[in-house]
Amino acid sequence: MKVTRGKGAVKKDKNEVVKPVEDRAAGKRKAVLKASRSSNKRTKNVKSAKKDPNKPKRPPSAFFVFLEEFRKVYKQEHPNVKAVSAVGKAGGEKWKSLTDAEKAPFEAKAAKRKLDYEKLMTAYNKKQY
DNA sequence: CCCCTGATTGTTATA
DNA sequence: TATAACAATCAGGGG
Repeated sequence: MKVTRGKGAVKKDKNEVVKPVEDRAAGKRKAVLKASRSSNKRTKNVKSAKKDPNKPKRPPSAFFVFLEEFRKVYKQEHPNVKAVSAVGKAGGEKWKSLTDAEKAPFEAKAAKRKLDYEKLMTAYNKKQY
């Protein structure tokens, strides 16, 4: 049933009932039961290590930075593809095909993101005190 | 209506 | 050091 949120931000009349995926998709993901995933192959049930309340989101890896662009291109060539896994596989394959020089710009961006993350970490650290 | 899962790799963090 | 969890995306299925 494709909920209204479908593409990203189908702003509802009132307020963004369906907040941008960023809030819920990524935000809750970590916040919400990690135990769920324990059922799966990855993620074992780790009761220890309580999650932090304001833990800043981790910066995207070089691969993710590459994926961001790759997804756009992929969708253009494969508008019919509605599987995220398809892009993931294709992206992963392509990623390995890239050379260090080609990955360099992506890594550079990832590195920059990391710097920003460290800044957030400082604020987080201060808050946690 | 809201949340989870799938698939990729990388990076970060914790034990 | 090693393991675990999560980062984005999109659509669909489950509750």
